[in-house]
Amino acid sequence: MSIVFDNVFEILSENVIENLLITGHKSTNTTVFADLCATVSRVMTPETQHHVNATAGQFPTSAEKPAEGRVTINDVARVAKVSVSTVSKVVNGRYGVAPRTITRVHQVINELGYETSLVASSMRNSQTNIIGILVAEFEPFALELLNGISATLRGTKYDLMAYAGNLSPEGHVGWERRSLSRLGGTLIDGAIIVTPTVEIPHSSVPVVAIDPQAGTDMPNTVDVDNSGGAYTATKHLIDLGHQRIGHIRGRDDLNSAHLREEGYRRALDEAGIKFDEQLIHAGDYQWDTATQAAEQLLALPVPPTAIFAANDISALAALEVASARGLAVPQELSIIGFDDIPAAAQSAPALSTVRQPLHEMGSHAVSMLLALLQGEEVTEPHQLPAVLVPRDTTAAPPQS
Amino acid sequence: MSIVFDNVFEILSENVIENLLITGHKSTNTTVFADLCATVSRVMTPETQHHVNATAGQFPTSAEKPAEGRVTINDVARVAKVSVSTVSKVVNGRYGVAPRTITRVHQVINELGYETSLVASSMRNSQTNIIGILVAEFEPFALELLNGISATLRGTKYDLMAYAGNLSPEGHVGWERRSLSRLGGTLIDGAIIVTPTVEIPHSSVPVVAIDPQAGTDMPNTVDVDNSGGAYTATKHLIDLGHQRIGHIRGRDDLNSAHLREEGYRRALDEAGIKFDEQLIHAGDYQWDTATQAAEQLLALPVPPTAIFAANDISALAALEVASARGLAVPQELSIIGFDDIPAAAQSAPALSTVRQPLHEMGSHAVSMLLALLQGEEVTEPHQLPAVLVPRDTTAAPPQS
DNA sequence: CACGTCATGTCAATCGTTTTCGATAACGTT
DNA sequence: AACGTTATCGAAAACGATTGACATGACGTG
Repeated sequence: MSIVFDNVFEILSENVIENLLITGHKSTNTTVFADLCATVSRVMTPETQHHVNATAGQFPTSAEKPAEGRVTINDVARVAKVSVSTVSKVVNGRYGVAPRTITRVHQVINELGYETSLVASSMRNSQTNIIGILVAEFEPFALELLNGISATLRGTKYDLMAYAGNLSPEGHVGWERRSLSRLGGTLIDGAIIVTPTVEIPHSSVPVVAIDPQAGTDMPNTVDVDNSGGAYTATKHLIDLGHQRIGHIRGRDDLNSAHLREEGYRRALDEAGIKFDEQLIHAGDYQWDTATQAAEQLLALPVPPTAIFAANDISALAALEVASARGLAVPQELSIIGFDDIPAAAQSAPALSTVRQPLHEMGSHAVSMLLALLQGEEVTEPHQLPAVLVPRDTTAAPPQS
Repeated sequence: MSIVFDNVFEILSENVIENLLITGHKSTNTTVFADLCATVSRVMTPETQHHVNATAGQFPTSAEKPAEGRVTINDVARVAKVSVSTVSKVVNGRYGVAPRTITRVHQVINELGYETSLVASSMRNSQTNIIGILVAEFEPFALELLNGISATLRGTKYDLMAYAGNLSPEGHVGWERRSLSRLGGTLIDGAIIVTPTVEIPHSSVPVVAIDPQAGTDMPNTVDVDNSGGAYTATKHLIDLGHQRIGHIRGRDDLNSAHLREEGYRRALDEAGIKFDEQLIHAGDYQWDTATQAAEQLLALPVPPTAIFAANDISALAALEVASARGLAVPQELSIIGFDDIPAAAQSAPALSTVRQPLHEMGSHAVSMLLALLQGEEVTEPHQLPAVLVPRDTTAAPPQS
């Protein structure tokens, strides 16, 4: 009996049903239930619910303990007068529950505001329904990826856990490996790593890499077609009539830089333009280095009529150099970048570039990971095309 | 059998024999061997077998399924010949374990590569050690916050889970409420909400808000001193000698916009400059509206000599309007913004502004939440000062 | 010698959920 | 009437870690 009184739900339902029966209410189960629900809902308004919980628990001083006592599957079972197994079956849509019972349980679930505890079910199924995303740092590049990933994850059963590896005090080498070993197997079911610079360690969970910069042979990767994008950009300049096209390189230790240079050379090759070593200058995707490169390029005895910069930052730097030198863009010099960062659209003149479909890349990475999590094999890396975004910094070369 | 013995023996023999001896097993060699074999076979259950193999590094045959079978506390206990309770005590540094046992258990833990399952312990302690951050969308503003939050969280026991609420198909009203109810109490121990536009619902977990835009009376918030920052910006212009200072407002439904206008007015007041209604134009923090506002401002019979825009986007828009009108900045018109977004530093000329210390704000939010999680009371909202970043768009007004 | 103390470890219950397996009753079939 | 079939539901065992209560033995003390 004491157990009965331990719980308010029990008291309520017992009494209600008892009363109904005693008063000659020979009704079906559903009717009894309707009355029960009415009673319960009258008592279980948000204000009183709190009070009830607090009273049932240990702490009458409820000020500091705002919400002890989640509604568990047991509470639902008790109120609905079924076993927890049945409730679980209803929640998970398993076979073998009478329609009438299903609706009743659903009603109680709504009434009580029950939500399944991810922790408990994670433990039972030994999977957490969380996927992790590892970035070196939260920077603009990662931003749209996050949006894409987050949007694609919505509607699945998975949640997103974000890690920035670079900020660790131990320095930022091999953050991928460290984070992955800490998380894998205990906290996340799978991981997406953004711009890893080292080979991904094989971990205990599926991993897909976005824009990997190390070995080209990883199986599960998503990236933009760097070479093709560079080709597109260069081709765009060639189509406009340019013959002398300079290039500002990217960071030498990153794969993407090499691929972009390769695409640039391929476009020149294909157009039968002979390659001039002088027209390529080193850069590192950063503003200052690109500024120097642009200056050297424009100081050439026969300067290029167009510049393909390996990324937008470099292109914007080149743009500034040109305007400092009094060169009219695009009339006297065409400039095209790579990435389509937000600032590209707002420069004056607006920068022509090729766009990395970051949102889609994030989305694809999720799809790939989801497939992996279901045991499917993903064989080939996924490459998305870079699309040309012609704006105001590219035009036909000056007639000379 | 011999192969099994060879491999496993190297790993386990020391411990096992030591254990057998310690536990007073005064048996003959053969008996020791029998016991050893028994222990080994117990250890070599399907779950653990794989890991042992991996540790031995001899059998790449099963390399494709690395994830099966985590090492649990039971495995450790079995190998170390103690109970799971003892292992738990060792892991958590509880009192009551003999030094010798401690080292032994630690040795086994390293041997087996055991890591405690956050899921299981979360369930027992009914806390997950995960804090959630809710943003409407991953945008530049949230970026530095994320970095600050992530950096501060590192070194604590907490992990970061990120949610973008805005991308939901149901439209983006009240995402804060929905997300919070779904997560609170089941998945996260506390939450940080970025730029909530509605009153935060009291949830089952502690919540702190960054840059709240609704009611000003929320207890746990972190934001920049909007009013003070606007005051600083305006004062900067006044100190330079400006008397006729225009203002482009922010989004009318956001608190920050009003506070910034208030700071602007306060600075004028204090300097004894009479307030001119014509000099304030509506904006909404966006480019297009700000462009219109700037145009109207500059089309005035007596145009302002300086403009304080409620955010950097608006200021940059004003900058473009000015240059389109052939107005030299800062010689003929001074412009100052608010926020110090990355683009502000790269405009030409570089935009003067007041900086929101986003990194610090994120950091403070974490500290506050951590305090809340330990049951401490946080009484007053935390405001961080905005710092003046004078660059190239502000100067003394033209002599006229 | 009986007793208390202390150090060390083990037992068993617990958290909330899922799932297997068996129980029960209703029903149709010979 | 005896039997097999379904349909429906509940009891109980996991999942892995934590913890308070209890067991054991060694030791010192009155």
